[in-house]
Formats: sequence, structure tokens, C-alpha cells
Amino acid sequence: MTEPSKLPHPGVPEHQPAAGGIAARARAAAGPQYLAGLNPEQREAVVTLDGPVLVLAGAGTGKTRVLTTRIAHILSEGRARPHEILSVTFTNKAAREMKLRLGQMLGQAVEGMPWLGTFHSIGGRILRIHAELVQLKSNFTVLDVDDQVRLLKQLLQAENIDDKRWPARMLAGLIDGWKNRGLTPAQVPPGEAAVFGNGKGGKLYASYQERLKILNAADFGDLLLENIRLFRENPDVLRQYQNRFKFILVDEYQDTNVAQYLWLRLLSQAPARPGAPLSSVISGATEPADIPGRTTASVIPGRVEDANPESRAEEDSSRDSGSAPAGAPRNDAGNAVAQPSSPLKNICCVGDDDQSIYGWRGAEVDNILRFDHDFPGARVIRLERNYRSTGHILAAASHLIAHNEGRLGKTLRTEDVDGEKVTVTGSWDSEEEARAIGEEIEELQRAGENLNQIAILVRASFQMREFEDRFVTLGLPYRVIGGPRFYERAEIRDALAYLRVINSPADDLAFERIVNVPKRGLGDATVQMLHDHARKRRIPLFEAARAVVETDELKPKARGSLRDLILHFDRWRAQREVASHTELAEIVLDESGYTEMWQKDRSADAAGRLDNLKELVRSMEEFENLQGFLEHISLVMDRDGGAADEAVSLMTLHSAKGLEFENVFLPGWEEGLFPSQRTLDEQGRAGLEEERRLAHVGLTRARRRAKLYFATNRRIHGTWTTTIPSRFLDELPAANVEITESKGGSGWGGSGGYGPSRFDNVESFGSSYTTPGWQRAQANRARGQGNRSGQARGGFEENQAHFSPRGETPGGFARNKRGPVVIEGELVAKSTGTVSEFSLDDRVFHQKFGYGNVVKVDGNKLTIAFEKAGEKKVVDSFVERV
DNA sequence: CGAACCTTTGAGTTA
DNA sequence: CAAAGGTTCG
Repeated sequence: MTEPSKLPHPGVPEHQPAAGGIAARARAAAGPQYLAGLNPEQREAVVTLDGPVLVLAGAGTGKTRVLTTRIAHILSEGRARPHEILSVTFTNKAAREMKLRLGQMLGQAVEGMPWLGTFHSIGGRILRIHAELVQLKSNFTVLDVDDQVRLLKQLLQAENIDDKRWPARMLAGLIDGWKNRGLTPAQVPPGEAAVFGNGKGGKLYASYQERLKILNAADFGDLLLENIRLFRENPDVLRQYQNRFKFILVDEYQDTNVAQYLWLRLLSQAPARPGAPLSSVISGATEPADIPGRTTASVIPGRVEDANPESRAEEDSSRDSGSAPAGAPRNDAGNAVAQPSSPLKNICCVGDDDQSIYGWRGAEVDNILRFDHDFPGARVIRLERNYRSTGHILAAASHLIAHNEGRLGKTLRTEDVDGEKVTVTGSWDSEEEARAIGEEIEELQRAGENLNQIAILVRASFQMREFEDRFVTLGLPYRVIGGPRFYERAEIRDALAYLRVINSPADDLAFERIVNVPKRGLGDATVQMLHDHARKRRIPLFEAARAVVETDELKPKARGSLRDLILHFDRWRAQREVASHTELAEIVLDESGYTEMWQKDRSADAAGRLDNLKELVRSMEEFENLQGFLEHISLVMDRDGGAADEAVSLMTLHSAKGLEFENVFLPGWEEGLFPSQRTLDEQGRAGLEEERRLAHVGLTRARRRAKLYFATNRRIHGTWTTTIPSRFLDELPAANVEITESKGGSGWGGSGGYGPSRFDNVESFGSSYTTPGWQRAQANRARGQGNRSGQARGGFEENQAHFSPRGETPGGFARNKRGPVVIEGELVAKSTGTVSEFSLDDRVFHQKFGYGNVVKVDGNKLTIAFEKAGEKKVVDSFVERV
């Protein structure tokens, strides 16, 4: 049952609907038509227009429908005009989908929703309008990861830092992380800034930002971070947007990071009205003085208890611009606006904490968990009725996700039939797995199933190849979703680099990229020389090149081809006036010799590259001009070519979020791969829970059939490795699961595959496998069995008695802080989801480090003060209590 | 300068 | 095993 918050909303004045127009017509019809067919919770989420609203929308509960209907409602009630609604999504796909459905609902094209888009595209848009205020020009370039890394490499070189020891990629990752947390160079906690390059991390970040300004460029993170800076430093600009956006809608709120949160928060404050009596403005100030600093737990993995005071203050002051604590006077400018903590506007965030799978990208599940703190008086609406999956699938997914501790808790229910049970199939190796799935797909196809309704969802993209190979052999049409991005392909980036140099001569990174592509005899030596010149005179590389060809510093050959290149560019720039941008692109590709380069190339993929170039030119047609095209290309990452034909979809679990299919195949459910060992090592228990959410996302993509697979042998890093079935398989409720035999042929072990005794098979090879994950699994298994003695050793949990496939509430959830999760008295989370069996101050022994005391526990990761070896972080399976 | 060969390292998800 | 980076030779 939904329990709407009873808290009063802060005083948001009732807007009078505009007289006449759509609103009048809407009111004339009793109960607008678009509300028909919504369930009560959905309807509430649509019509609750005033004050902050959080919609907790489980998988398949009609989230997009609620969002679009809400917009339609706002419009037809006359509460706002299309350009007064800010609606943000994470992906372009989601934005497109919303536009499409909105158009269908309103019966017209939605050209008039200019502020419906991704965080990045909207951020970029606002930034372009006010570019000068953040030291950019409005035609700034958006850099991709590669450009970033190359730029950072240069900076590292300039600082004489060995980029072996301190790779540019790592720095890029750090900077990205800081930007995700909304930290400008000055705001990075000194301790953190020092971890890179012997304490030069912070300085490098600062000079990176400086260089970006000189290059007239921004990276992805800047699209938001610079936006925040813009708003903080220019209250009048902020007020302008606060005035404009009467309603804010946010999709996938569980995936927002701190920067996005800050950005939303700035925009969601009602502008301070200059003439308003102070008291009325301040009355809404329930805000943050009392909110404790957010722990940095999910920002810095493995730092729950020791969130250092520095970074806390940092977060506090940047998050809660309304009440910067003493000693953190940084955002004075921001305070000017936010200080009279104004009422929060009509912001509606939709999300599902159980589908938060982007922690590694800086997403803060906390944002959704703390929503009613951050937006006081928020109404929380739960959508729990699932319209997608059958009973068995939903029961399996719900039961799995119930093993997580950090969740708000929802109980999905369906009125659908039980349907087929979820299947689990084991095979000897990944090859057989692919064969088995291939056969099952062909069977489904023979049974008349549409290939578009079949998807294979993998944890890591390297798994895809095996399926591709198999499908090519079978002649089964397939489509890889979200593979290497179109714009990330070398040929596309080269072509874009040419266009970028034409558009923005100061774009050194683009110039450097193509100066010797195709080969023109302008190698490293020449480029180095141009760099020296450019740095000495503080001019762009292109200008430096222009100057250098006038001298005789270069060898005649290099000098000649450099001069040619410059003349080419001059000509192309001139042609911008007369030729359309698509023609220009063709001319450039042709005259630069770039097309020719690929035509001469004998390698297998050259033809594909030429196709891609044609595709690029074709896609330019949609845009007004070169500038517009370049703006968008940096943000548009989907390449959806040829979606028309029937084909099986192949993609990662991450890119499957938001999609649904009748039949879903989920291969690779093995320890180490899924859950990913690396996530476990890096993020401990939080990482495991995120992996489990990913499993939940995978299962809930399926409408009628969900089929899980695991292989006993898999090639990792080129060598065959033996694996054990994923713990997630053990966490499924047996009543909703069927164990089937591999249809891929030989089977394994002669016994016909995976069965109740699979662990016995596992043990036979166990001793040679020594990763921490395996050891832990072994230890956990022993522990679990001990507790469950006498029970059937099926591997699956046998506690479905009170967990009907209909998905009724699984009884009471009893949770004791230090023990395993218990559902109705049954021990379910024997291996996972709970704290370690070690606790603070335990005395332990480690093979290598000797004796010590536990000083910190984070899931299975312990920090131990060893008597001899000092403080170390170790995984709990490596130590024993003494 | 560039091609060819050799060595090393690394496969996790992405706006 | 594959890609990327480094080295050597023409």
C-alpha cells in the first residue's frame, strides 16, 4: 500500500490556470482522458503537482508513462508552457522515447519542449549561452576521453612526471571523480589531491582546467560542473533559470551523482523575489543546518567510518549552499542566492533504488535514499504493481534483491500468470554455453517467436564475441547494442577532428590528431617543434604552424606538406560560406586524402570504415550547420542504424536498463565474472549489492522467459580458468526456478549437467583455485552449510513457502544489524549481503603479516593493524581469528 | 620517418 | 589472446 507523506508542502502559491486555451478544454472534459487507465498510485504521481515528489518506481511499473502523463497534465492544466518545464534523463534514448510518447499523447510533435534532454545536453546548452562567464566561447568543443588523456599526458610531461608510474588515465579517472562530486580544483580535499603524482594531483587538475579554457574546450564533467560554477558566480543568471523552470522532472534519479544533485538543487529553489517580506522567504528554511554531513561512503569506497573531517566539510559546504558551515566560506556567491533558503519548487524525481547500477560512475544512491531530507515535505509515492513480468520471474527477482540491505524496500506484485519458471543451465565452457543459447533461440524462432523479442544480456562486453561467432555460424541475425560507440571509432574521430579544426582553429587536440593522418611526413619531431613554438608564443598549434612554415626551421619536405595542409584548411574555411556543411565534409574527406587512405587500406575492416564515414556525412544532414552538428555529435552516443530488421539483441546488462523483452538470456553467472571480482575487491559489500541490483535489472527485463546460464570453464585473459556458479544463483527461490540440462551437446561430467549435487563437482577442482573470491565463497559455503545442517542441499533456497509467485509481501523482514538477513526465520543470506564475521578489535592471524587487531570492517574487507607489518587492508578469508 | 617486429600488459559497466 | 606500446631496421 502506498503511504503518501502527510507532511504539508511548503507554500508554493497556486497558479491560476490560464483562461481559455487547452486548460479550459481539459477542464471541460470531466476527468481528462489521459488519466484513464492509470492505477491509483500512478495517478497520484501524475496529479500531485505542487511541492517535491519522489516516485519510487520499481521495474516495469510504468515509470515512463507516469513521467510523460505528468508533463501532459501540467500542460493541459495550464500550469506551465512547454518551455517552462525542465525534464532531464540520463540517455538520449530515454529522452527520445519521452518525446515520442509525449507527442503521441498530445497528438502533435513536441518541438516545443526545448528543455527535455539529458543532463549533459541541457548542461551544455546552458553553458553555450553563457560561455563567456566561464571563460569559454560559445563554440567550445566537447572533449572525449581520448582527448582528455592526451591533454593530460602533455601536462604530465610538462611537470616531468613519469607517466608509467602515474598514468594519465588514472589522473583522468580522478578528475572525473572530482567533477562527479562537484568539486572544482580549489575544492578538492588536499589529502585526496595529493595521492597522485607525489602530491601534484591538485595542481594538475587546476592546470588541466586552465588548458581547457585555452583550448576553448570542456569535458563531459564540465558540462555540469561549469554549469554549477556559472550559477554560483552569477546569481542573476541562476535566477533567470529558476524563474523559467516552473516544473522539474528527473528520470532515473537513483543514478544522479553529486554534481547533478547540486545542479538540480540550485535550479529547484524558487527564485528569491526581491520585494518579498523576508519572513515568508525564510519560512521554508527547514533546511540543512541539521543535516549531518553525508558520509563519503559511496564516494570513496571503503571509508564508512573514517570519513575524514576535511572531505566532510567539503561536501557539506558544496552540497548545502544554503547554510555553509563556518570555516567553509567558499561559495559566497552561491549563498547570495540560496541564503534566504527559498521554498523548493515543483520537482518530481522518479527512480528505483533497486536499479542503481552506476555507483562506479559517481552515482549516489544516497541521493534517492535521502530525498525527503533534501527536499523537505516531499511526498513519496511507490509504484509497486508490475505490468511486465510473469509471476515466477518477478518472484525470483524480488527474492534475489531482498538480499540487499541498503534499500528503501518495495514489494513488486503482478497480476499476471505464473508462467514458465526461470531456468538455470550449466555448461562445460563458454563455447558450449553459446551453442546452447543459439539452439534455444532457434527453437524459439521455430515456435514463431520474434527475434526482436529475444535478448542476451552479458555482464562484460568481452562475453559478446563468443555469441557473435556462434550467430555468424548459425546465420542468426543479431544486433549489438551500445557496442563501441559510433563516435568513438577512429575514422569518425579523425573526420570529426578535421571538422573541429575548421570550426575552431584553437582546437589543438583535433589538430594534433589529424596533422599526420593520412601520413604526410609530419612526425613526432615536427609536432614537437610546433608545440615548442606554440608554448613560447602562447598561440594555438595551428597558428604556430602558420608561422613556422614561413621560417626555414623545418626540413623542406615537412615544410612543404605543412604549408599544403594549412592552405587546405584556409580553403575549407572559406568554403564554409558557399558550401553546405555536408558538402564541406565530403570535400574535406576527399581533399585531405583521408578517404583515399582507407581505400588503399587492404585490411578487413577498411570497407566498414568507409561505410561509417558515409554514415557520418549522412547523419550531418539533420543539422542546420557545422556548428550545430559538432555540438550534438559530442553528446549523441547512440548509433541506431538498421533497427528495422528482425534480430536478436546482444548487449551488456548496463545498457539493458530500461528495456524489456519477451525472452531474456543471461549467460555467465559465475563467481568472479558476475558478481565481478573487481567490483567486490574495490567496493566490498557495496559493490556486491550493486552487482546484485544488476542481476535484478537483468531478470526484470524479461516478460515471459528468463534463462540463466553458467559455465564451468571460461577463458579469462587468454587462459582457461575453472569457475564456480554465481552466488546469485543460490539466492534464487527454488520454487520459481527450474534446473535444465544444457542443450549444447556433450553436457559435462556425464551426469547431464548442473544438478543438486553441483557443489560436489566444484569441490573436485577447488583446491587449485586460489582467488580471494573463491576462497571466500568456499568459506561462506562451509559456514552456510553449517547453519543449515539437515536441509536439502539443493543450492537454492527452500524458503519460498511464504513467498508466493504472486509476489505477496514476503512476511516480516527481520534484520539484525550484525547477523545475516533473515526472512521469516529462514536464513537466506548465508554468504553475502551481511557484515563480515569479524568485528572491531578482533585478534587475528594472517599467513604473511602475522598477528594483529581488526580496526575496521567493511563487508568482507578488513583493515588490520598488524604488530609487525603495520596497517593493511585484507580480505577476511585470508585471516583467522585467534 | 615509417613499417615491421617484439614485448608487455591487461578484459568493467558509460553520459 | 589481443591491443597497445616500444624498439629496431630499412
